[in-house]
Amino acid sequence: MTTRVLVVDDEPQIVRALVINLKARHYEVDSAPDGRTALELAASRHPDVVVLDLGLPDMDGVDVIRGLRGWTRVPILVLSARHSSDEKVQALDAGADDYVTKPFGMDELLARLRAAVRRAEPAGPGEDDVTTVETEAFTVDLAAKKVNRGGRDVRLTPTEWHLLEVLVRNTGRLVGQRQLLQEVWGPSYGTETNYLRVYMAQLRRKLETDPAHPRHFITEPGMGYRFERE
Amino acid sequence: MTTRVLVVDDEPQIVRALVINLKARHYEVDSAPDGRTALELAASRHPDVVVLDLGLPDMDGVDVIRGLRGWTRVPILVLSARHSSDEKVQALDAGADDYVTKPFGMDELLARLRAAVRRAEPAGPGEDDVTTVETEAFTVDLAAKKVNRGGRDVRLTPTEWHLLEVLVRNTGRLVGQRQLLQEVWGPSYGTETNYLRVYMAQLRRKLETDPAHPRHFITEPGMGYRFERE
DNA sequence: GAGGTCTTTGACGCAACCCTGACGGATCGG
DNA sequence: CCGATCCGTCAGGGTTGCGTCAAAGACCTC
Repeated sequence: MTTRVLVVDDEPQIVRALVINLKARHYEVDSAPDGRTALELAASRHPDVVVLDLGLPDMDGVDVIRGLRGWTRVPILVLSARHSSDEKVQALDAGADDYVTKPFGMDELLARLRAAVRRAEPAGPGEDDVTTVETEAFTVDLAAKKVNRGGRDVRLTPTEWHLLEVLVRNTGRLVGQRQLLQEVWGPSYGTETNYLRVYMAQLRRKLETDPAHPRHFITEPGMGYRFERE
Repeated sequence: MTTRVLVVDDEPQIVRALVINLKARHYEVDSAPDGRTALELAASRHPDVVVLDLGLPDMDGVDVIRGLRGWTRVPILVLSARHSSDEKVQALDAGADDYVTKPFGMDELLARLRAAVRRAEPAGPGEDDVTTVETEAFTVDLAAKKVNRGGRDVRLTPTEWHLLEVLVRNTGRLVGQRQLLQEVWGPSYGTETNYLRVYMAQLRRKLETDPAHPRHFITEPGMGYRFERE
């Protein structure tokens, strides 16, 4: 998953320099030339970090910070031509995370950007719940790559785990055999359905209470497989 | 509850100026004149933010950052006389949160400090600084960089320690071999899995009760390794 | 420059894993 | 009723990956 950056500046050459450097490092980049657009884009695109120039044509930069802080904690990295200590204090106290004065070194800016993103990384309270899935027979922890059954850890081989991962991520949905094969074995494997039969059997044997009558790893004849929580 | 700051600098007048200003704003302040003392104080006093001068007499400032990041996510605000962009990048990538060059304005520094503290405020309840991890066979003290086994300190080489640190930080979770290699040996080492085999063997020989049947350093064939406490 | 420690590298035996093919059961349609 | 198709099961063989040991290379200290 790549990081999305929103660049806000009214000077095209600055924007261009930033966009080029960021894209070269595999960031996804949006840009806005003024405060209004910036706030709209931030709301619609949900960037992982905002690089904000304070000298905007339509509104005060500090108000942009306040506007963002009203609803999001996305890291804000402020750019400014002003060296005035007062302005820095205002921006930081309004909720900015960092403040860089122009002209800036690209290496430094990128390093500060990495720092800001890194810091915010594990701030996903909405995603912690998705990491573990429970059934009455076993528990899958996607983050730790662990499967627990009756208090004991179950050993899964890489292929078994990969297969389970794809199924669990699509809980309740049918996953076609072609899709399953390609996600686990690679794009060139579309028809080797016997692989699926073998490995589904392994999963059932290791996880189902009664492997002969599976309750969670459901077979949809001719189409694919489905993982059900209950 | 007041905020606790650890100031690390070898120049007494800087320390004095900071201490005075911080205390006037009702911060609680500790100070250290060198890296060793800084790491000790950080471990014993658990500051909410660290202000760190990079030019210390006893060790490289970046190593102090790494030493802290081995066990805590406390915000680190770096002070430095150097304007070199390279040093900034190194410090930030080592885990620093902000970088201010001397001479600095006190107002700006305080604003950056507030920003750093504010950001760290909603610290995840599960991520409190855990400095020591115990098993029935040995004890790891991440802050002191010490491993104790049966009352005797175990001697670890730098690489062994680094490996252990990464595993312990992810207690219970599986760490992929690629991630392990890149965190310990650097981004360009993604495939030399033989390094892992050799060093995992060393760790097991030094720490496991029965190295042939490891209870804590579990290998997941084809995927990676996992540290389990029990 | 010598001795020691730490890291890197190569070779080997062994276990684990992945693929494969054969067989039997179930379902459906002719 | 019979054939076709699809799925589940099992076991064997080739390959990969892991643990171990030992020795060479790099680095530091004295």
